This record gives sequence, C-alpha cells and structure tokens, in this order.
Amino acid sequence: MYFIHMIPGIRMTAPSPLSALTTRTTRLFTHLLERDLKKSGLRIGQLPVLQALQDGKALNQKALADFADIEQPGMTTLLARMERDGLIQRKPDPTDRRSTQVTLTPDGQRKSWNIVPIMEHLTDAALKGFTPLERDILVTLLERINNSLKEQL
Amino acid sequence: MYFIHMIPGIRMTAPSPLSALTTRTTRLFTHLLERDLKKSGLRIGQLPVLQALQDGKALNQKALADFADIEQPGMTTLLARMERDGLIQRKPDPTDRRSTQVTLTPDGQRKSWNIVPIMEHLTDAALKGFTPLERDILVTLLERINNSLKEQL
DNA sequence: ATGAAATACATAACATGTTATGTATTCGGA
DNA sequence: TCCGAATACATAACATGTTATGTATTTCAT
Repeated sequence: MYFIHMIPGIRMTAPSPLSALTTRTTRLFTHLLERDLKKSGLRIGQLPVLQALQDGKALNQKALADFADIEQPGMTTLLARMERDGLIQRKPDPTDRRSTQVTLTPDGQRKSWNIVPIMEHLTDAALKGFTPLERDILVTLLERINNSLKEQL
Repeated sequence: MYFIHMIPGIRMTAPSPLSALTTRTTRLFTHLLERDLKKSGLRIGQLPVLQALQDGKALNQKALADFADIEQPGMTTLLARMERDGLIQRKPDPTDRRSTQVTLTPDGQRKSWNIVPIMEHLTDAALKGFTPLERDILVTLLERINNSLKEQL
C-alpha cells in the first residue's frame, strides 16, 4: 500500500508557473542530450528521423514530419541539413512524383545505434531516486495535462 | 488520508520516453500561450522581460538574461526586437559605461498587465481535473527531475 | 598605478521551429 | 474525362535559442 506522503519532499505549495517548470525541464533535457549526442556527431532534432528510419524503412517527408510532430517545412529544412551531413538520402518516389523517399545512409544507420544508450542513461539520471510508482505517477499526470492542453487547440 | 491509486487513470507503465513527454507538453504550452498572447501583440520570449520590469524597475541586460535563464546574446537580440517593437527602452548606465539600463515603455507596461490572466487561464486549463494534491505532486516530481538533471551539468 | 582578468554588450553563424505562400502532381466527382 | 480540391514538397521571413568571438570598460592584485 502506497501513501502519497511517502513521496520524498512532498509539500503543499502555492500554484506554480507550471509552464515555466516544464520549459526549464525540457531545456535541461535538451542541453544534456545535445551534449551527449555531440560525441556521436548527432543533433537533437535528428533523433525522430533516425528512430523512424532505423530499421531500413523508407518514409516520405510528410510521414516523417507527422512522426516527429513538427510542421512540414521544418522537416524539409531538417532533412536538407541531414542530407548535407551525410545521414540520410532522398530519392524520388517512382509511384508518386510529388513524393520523396527518405532512407538512412550507412553512416546514419551506424550513428543511430548510439541513441538508445544515451537516452537510457539520461532518463536514468533524471529519474534518480524515483520509485517505479513515482515514475508512473509522473507520466500519468503529464499525459493528463497533455490531453487537457490538446482540448484547447 | 490519500492513496496514490486514487489518482485518476493511474496505471503501471513501461518506461516512457520522458524527455519526449515533457517536450511535447512544453510545445503545447508554447503553442497555446503564443496563440493567447497574439491578441495582446506579445510573444512568449518576451514574458520574462515584461515580468522582470513590470513594476518600473530598470535592469541591465545581464540581469535580464539571468532572470530569463537564457544566454546573454539571446537576450541582446530579444531586447533588440522588443525595442524595435516599442516595448522597452535602453539607455546607458551612467555609473558603468559597459552597461545598459532597460525599462518598459508605457506601451510595454500596459501590455504586461494582460499576461497574468492569460497564464492563469492556461494553467487552469492544463490542470483541469487536478486536485491541489495532484498539482503539488506533479510540481514536486518535476522539481526533483530538474535538480537531478542540474547535477549532470 | 598599472596590467591582467573579469564583466557587459554586440555580432556572426547556426539549429530548430513556426506561419504564409507557391509549384507540381495526383485524386475524385460532375 | 476533365477541372477543382487535396497533397507533397520547397522557399521566404521570422522568433527563439545556442556557441564562438570581438570590443570596450571596469576591477583587482601586485
């Protein structure tokens, strides 16, 4: 049986600038992730693309934008930089001349293997001292906020 | 007496890409906040500056950068845009010729009053259905993650 | 008192994202 | 079948942030 007051440090606070708190957390994650990815020559914006294409899949740019949850022009410029840096390849879709098939280069493939341990290490560091229950509570509460915010769209 | 299982929707999950969850939440906050601020002619990056100077205070750019938790060059360009848009004024510090005193213009002052209700409304929407206890738990857990991540810097 | 270090600001180059808009191709209904 | 709508991508302009670097001023230790 778990009691909420068993969560270390729990205290009753005044309303907090919640968006500022999530923003700071995200910027810390971003900063540390960029630092760790640097050794592999990767950038944080590239992660969703590398993840989506890791198993050799070919996707078009719209599908990648949807996967990464960014707009299409953002994906276009991201892929231009990744192509410039030799991480991906684009070739025309033979079945639809509007569309472009994107795949990882061998170098992109190789570098993508570094991502999982880096993410795991950082997540472990972030959740240091968390019980599995606390982690679940956090995820649940964040997802509830996410859903509430999506209703505002 | 509170039991953790009383938190609606609580369930035991596999480890989640926590940074992706906080990033999505932050981007939702940003998107909605930008939308609401647009009516007042404000942008999200301007909020810390308006907040720091709201009561007529004059701060130099370094102090504002520290307050906003961004680097100095980012604050320089932000203030250049805000000056261009008539929200702030810069004048040389008479006691230190390296330094610039930044103050809000009357227009900046006036617009800054719109911020608090907008933030409150969005926070209320985000925390819809949260008990005060749940809000406190979320803040506590996020602050613990923040502190753990800062140790990694 | 002076010279090295620290501080405040600016600028350049860049990554990452947005909205607005244009172009080419494909799809689907009259 | 053909024309208008939808789709895929590109480009421009911009906001927001970063690191690297330069310049001017101030501070501080010898």
